[in-house]
Amino acid sequence: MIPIDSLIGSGRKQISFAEVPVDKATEYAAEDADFTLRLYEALAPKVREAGLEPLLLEVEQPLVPVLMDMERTGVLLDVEVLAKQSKVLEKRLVEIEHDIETLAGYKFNINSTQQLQKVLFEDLKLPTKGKTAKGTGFATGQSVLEELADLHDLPRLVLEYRELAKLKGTYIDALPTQVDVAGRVHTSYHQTVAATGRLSSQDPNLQNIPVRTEVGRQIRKAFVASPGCVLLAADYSQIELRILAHIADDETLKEAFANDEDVHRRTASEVYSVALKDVTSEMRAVAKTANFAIIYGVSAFGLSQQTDLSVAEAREFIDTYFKRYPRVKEYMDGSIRKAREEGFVSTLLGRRRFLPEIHSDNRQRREFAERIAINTPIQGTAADLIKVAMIRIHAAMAPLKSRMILQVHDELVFDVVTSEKENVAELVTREMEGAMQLSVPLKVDLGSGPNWLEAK
DNA sequence: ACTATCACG
DNA sequence: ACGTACGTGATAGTA
Repeated sequence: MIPIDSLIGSGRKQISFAEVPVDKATEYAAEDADFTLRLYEALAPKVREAGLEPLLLEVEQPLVPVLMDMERTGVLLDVEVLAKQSKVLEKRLVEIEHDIETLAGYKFNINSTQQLQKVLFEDLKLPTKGKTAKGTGFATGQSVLEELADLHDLPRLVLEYRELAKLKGTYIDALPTQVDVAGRVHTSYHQTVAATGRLSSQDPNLQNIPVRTEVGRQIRKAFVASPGCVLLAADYSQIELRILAHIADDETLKEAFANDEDVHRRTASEVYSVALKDVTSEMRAVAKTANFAIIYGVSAFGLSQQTDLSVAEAREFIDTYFKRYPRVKEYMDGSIRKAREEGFVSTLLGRRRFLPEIHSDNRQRREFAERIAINTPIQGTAADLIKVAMIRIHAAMAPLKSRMILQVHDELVFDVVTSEKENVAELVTREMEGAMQLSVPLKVDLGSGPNWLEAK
């Protein structure tokens, strides 16, 4: 949990002994008085030369006790809710297994991609859609099965089986085994894992609790408030696009946020050259996907895969997008140029990510580095921003009994004593929206309820 | 230990 | 012609 090496960004191996939990480092320091000193002397000049002292001293280090409190507090889990869901899913999984067996003509392990390939591509003679990443076989992932579902019922059943088996195995049955005697689960947050400066969460990961499917969402009902409390969830609205608007200094994008517009609708209106009121839901959906694509570093192929657009149509969409948002294009080119010239890209608070592959002769590697050069300043600035908010919120909440319990990249969740609810809602909104002064307003959406599902 | 898959932002 | 969106972590199967 000592966050120093993420600030250096190179020489990780030499200083990897810095990656020990805080309590272990304390233990080592007690046994070996030289430990902390050697660590400090090796790293301090590097941090200072890189201009990273403010980020270290004002963000990463103050965040440590905040995360400690969140980890120690944990979140109350209603294991009864999960036990009921487990039984329902078990029953449905057995039904699906039976139906799949009937269609295949024999029993097989649906979890085995090898056995599934044999059924799909040898027995049923369905068309293959490409190899897996490592080329060890034919892909059977979600997008492949969705295409095959038009040709046969079995792929659709496998998709349903996969969804339910994932939810049951990773969350519904796993989480109850990880509660403490008080019925609470405690994650570990890591400050030095994600290359962009985001936190990561493990054992258990509480940053990937399902929400996208209806069955998955129900799992959030098991994350409940403590007695006498409610859960309050606060999430940044469109944080990465707002940061893009600020960094790129694009007038159209800034205006959309200044007016609190529906930014995807505005993008569709700009690119398709129609009035806001004439934007169809299809146009808005494409624009929404395109806005994500922009943040990740666009490719026409990638956009075409995620939409109904052909590669040519996707290319035209992107061209038009850059005509309407020229500063966004300039930002992207500038970020890639910076990576080439300086060897790294930076977030608003100066956090660095080194990109040696930006000079690679291998086009695939080089273009990957270019997309990282585009994405990291955006994703990393969002990480900077919420960390600042967390530190200020933690300080402001010190006199209160309510607790910050979860961080999910652009969202904070609080276990709030009922009588403190108005107070906490006000201070959370104020500190999140005021964490940084950008050229666009920051907006936070709040919700509360007896569990995480109803708080969103 | 590695691979494929899929959960989240 | 080529391979293709950014960042993570957990699970099950397989070698």
